[in-house]
Amino acid sequence: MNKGMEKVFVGMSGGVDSSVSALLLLRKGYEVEGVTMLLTDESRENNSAATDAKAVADKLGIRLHICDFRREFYETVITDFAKNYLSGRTPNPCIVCNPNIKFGLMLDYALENGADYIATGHYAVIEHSCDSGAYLLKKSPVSKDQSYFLSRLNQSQLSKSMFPIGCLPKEEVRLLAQNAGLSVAKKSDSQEICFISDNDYAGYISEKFHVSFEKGNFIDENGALLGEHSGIAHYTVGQRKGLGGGFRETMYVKSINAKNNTVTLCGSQGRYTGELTAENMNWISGNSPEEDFEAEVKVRSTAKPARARIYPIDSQCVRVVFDTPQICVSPGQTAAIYLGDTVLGGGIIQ
RNA sequence: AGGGGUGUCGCCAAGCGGUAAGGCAACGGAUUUUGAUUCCGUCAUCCGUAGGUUCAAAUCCUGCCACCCCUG
Repeated sequence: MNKGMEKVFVGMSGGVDSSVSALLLLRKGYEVEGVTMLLTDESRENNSAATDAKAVADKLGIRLHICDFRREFYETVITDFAKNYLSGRTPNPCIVCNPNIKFGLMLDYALENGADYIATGHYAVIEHSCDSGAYLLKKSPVSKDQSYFLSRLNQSQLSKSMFPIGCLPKEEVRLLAQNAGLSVAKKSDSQEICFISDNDYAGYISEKFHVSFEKGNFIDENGALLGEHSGIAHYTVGQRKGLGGGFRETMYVKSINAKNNTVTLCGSQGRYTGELTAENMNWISGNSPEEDFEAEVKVRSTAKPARARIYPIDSQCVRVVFDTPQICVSPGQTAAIYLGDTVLGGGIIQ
């Protein structure tokens, strides 16, 4: 065994991205082991994840660790998820999972078991800045960029992490998998919430937390009654589908008031918001800004970064004023702040 | 009771003699490592009902039914 060889634990979900990440690290000469996390009892994560990951690990000839984080995942990610929906907000479980589970528990586990780094199949780039000594999180140059989901990581997490496929186009990743004879080469991309198999998140919350949703009123911006809603947890700001219809124009959710159990609806023009407040900010550099500055802000993972001015209120909180109003800004989602390609950090939209 | 009005898909609504627009909803699919958004596709053999006129009616005529308004 080469004592100077650096050891990397790769988080292996059983998908193409993490599998190819492991493959590339092996080719670069790292000592590689895989880690598959058990996160829930019944999700499809576990159904195919463990077996697919095992098949890939065997094919690559690496050891696979199985980490049972079900209790912690439930206590952090799922509980937060339910709590948000029940209070009329829209949670973003991936953003919670990354710093706490993948780059939290899994990183700890890896370091405790002799790893120097962990790696994941995210499309993003980590750079080490020689002059400042800081680790920079940057956008992936490819369209799959997932830096948004990583905007709550910190220096110590980034310093121990690698994204081997961060700059590769998806097609190339699949090709690499295929050429290496990996069975998951053509496995479809994961989407939707990993712990809810049928995408019925409201039903999931209702069942898991033994709550029944209280019906309430749809109202317009003047407070006039428009109809009945089936419980605030079913809605998210900007939502169009599932409102029951019968309106003269397309209606969208403008806001959700948990206290009154009302959902306010608006027409298509009412969806734009000129500014927002983000709390619980994570600044990747570890230093929060003192003065206001120009930047770009992503209000959701699939949004184009929008030009805005950032006004720090305190180290945990900023006001973001957009150059042009943004559509469907939803409380509970993350606002990720970018300066060029660099992710400065992210906070939770209020 | 008398006078007026209206009845077209779950909702809104065009059509005014030539063989059922459109919008909303719903459903299906694409996109998306969150929720949404967006995109594409499907969606009334039939126009309150029963007759009549016509080569041809949702569209004209008649009866009936329902709802709305006004007057007493």
